[in-house]
Amino acid sequence: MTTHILKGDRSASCDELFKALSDGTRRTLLEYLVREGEQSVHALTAISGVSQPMVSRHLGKLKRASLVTARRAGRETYYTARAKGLAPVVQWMAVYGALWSQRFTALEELDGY
Amino acid sequence: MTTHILKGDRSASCDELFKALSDGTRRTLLEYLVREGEQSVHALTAISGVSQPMVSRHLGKLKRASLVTARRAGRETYYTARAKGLAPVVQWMAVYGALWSQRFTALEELDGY
DNA sequence: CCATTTCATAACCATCTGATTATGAGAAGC
DNA sequence: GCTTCTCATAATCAGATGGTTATGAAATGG
Repeated sequence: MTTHILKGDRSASCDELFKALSDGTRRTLLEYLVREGEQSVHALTAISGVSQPMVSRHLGKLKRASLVTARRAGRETYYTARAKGLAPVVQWMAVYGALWSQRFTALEELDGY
Repeated sequence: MTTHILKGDRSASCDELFKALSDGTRRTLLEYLVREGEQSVHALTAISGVSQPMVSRHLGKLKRASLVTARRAGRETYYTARAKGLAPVVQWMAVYGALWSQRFTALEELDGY
C-alpha cells in the first residue's frame, strides 16, 4: 500500500503546482526569485508589471504551492524560492516524460542555457 | 543577441504547455496515452469521467500544445502522446530547477517509481 | 505624534475555462 | 437507404481567475 501511489497523493500537489506555474506573471516572479534570491514584495512589484496587490496574491498562490517561502522582517516581507517545491512536477516529468521517450534526453540539448 | 533568449521564445510555448498540463482531466488523458499508446476518442471518453465533447476539447488543447497528435481513420480519430512536446517545460525545469538547487536531486529520490 | 512606507485584504469587474446538452457531419453495417 | 456509431462543434452556464482601485494594519522615521 506504500508504493504505487501515482494518483491521489501526487496529483493534488501536481495540480496546484502546474496551476501555479501556468501563469506568466507568476513564473516571472519565481524566475526572478531564483536568479536574484530573496526579495521584498516591493522589489517584486517593481519588476512584475502588475499592481502590488496582484503581486501579493500571486505570491500567495506560489506559497500555497510550496514554491516560495515568506519571511516577515519589520514592515517588509521577503520571499524566497523553495527548491524542493518543484519535486512533484519533476517526478511527474520523470514518470511520464521518461517512460514515454528517452530519459530526459532533452536536457542534453540545453547547451545555450 | 542570439543567446540569452530566456524570454520571448520559450515563454510562449511554456505558457501553453503549463496551461495544458494544469488540468487534471487533461493529465489523466495524457497519462493514459503515454501508458497505453494510441487511443480513440471513444476509448479516452470511457476512462476520462467526462463527456465526449469535453474529451474532444481537452484533446484539442493538448494538440495545440503539441503534446499529442491526431490520426483520422474512418470514423475514429486516434490520438498519440508526442514525446518532444514536453521539451520546453523540461528546459524550463532545467534552467530554473537546476540553477536554483542541486541539479535535479529530486530525481534520485524517485525510488518507488 | 504624525506622516510615510510596506504589505495584505476587500470589493468589484471582465474574461477565461470546464462542464453540460444538443446538433450535425461522416463512416460503417445491416 | 436507413440506422448506428464516432467525433467535432455550437450554445449555454456556473465558477474560477487575473486584473484593478480602495482600504486598513503595522512598522519606520522625522
